Amino acid sequence: MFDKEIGKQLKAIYRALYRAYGPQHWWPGDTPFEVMVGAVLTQNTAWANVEKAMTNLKRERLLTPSRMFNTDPEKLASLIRPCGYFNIKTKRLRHLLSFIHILYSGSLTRMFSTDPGLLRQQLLEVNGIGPETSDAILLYAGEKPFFVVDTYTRRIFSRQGLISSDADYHALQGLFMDNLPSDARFYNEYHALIVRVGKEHCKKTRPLCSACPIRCERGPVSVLPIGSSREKTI
DNA sequence: GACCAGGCACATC
DNA sequence: GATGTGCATGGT
Repeated sequence: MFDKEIGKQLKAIYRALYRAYGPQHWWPGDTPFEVMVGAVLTQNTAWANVEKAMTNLKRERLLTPSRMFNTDPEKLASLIRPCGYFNIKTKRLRHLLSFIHILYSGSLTRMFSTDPGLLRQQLLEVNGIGPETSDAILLYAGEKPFFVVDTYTRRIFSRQGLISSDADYHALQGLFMDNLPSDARFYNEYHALIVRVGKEHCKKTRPLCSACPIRCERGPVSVLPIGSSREKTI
């Protein structure tokens, strides 16, 4: 539900992250299809390992829907091996590819011309595409305004006291989408910044992060202005 | 050697 | 509906 104060806090956190890190230029990928493949391969996996798999796929020139769809599954699995879960991810990629071919004749342009809410429902019906992967595809491949929620988002914003640590995906997504303007470029940058600060400061078992620009251990939205030692609450 | 990383589906209770 | 488990490689 819309809450002006929560909106202000979310914007203050965004500003603090952007001041600290600047633009993140997400998603790392040259084409919408590459972004979609990356979204599946990164499931519960460090991005560095996904890059190794993507390098293999590029070398074999398989980063188009039709070429990947026509590739022997065993070959595909061997190429994506470095990113882990390679058997299950091969199946998930093939489910996604079947979906694209059957419903959209293999055309991502056609796919992303569909009503975004409907497309989201369709993607969620694809086996292996859950809410985060679906929203990552919509936002980063399709430039549709869906906020992407991941483990860092839950960890950081529950530590900030803005949401319960056991809130479900849609409650977390609503925190952002109900209280911030619906803007794909803004959501893009915000999520990328969350991952950036998450990787650097918000480890699973880390309660101490004094250098973190949003300093979750201090509670809700207390940020330091750049170049000042004086604390300012926004 | 343990722990973790930009999830998801499925089994079981 | 809530909780537990399998999937797997590579970096720290």
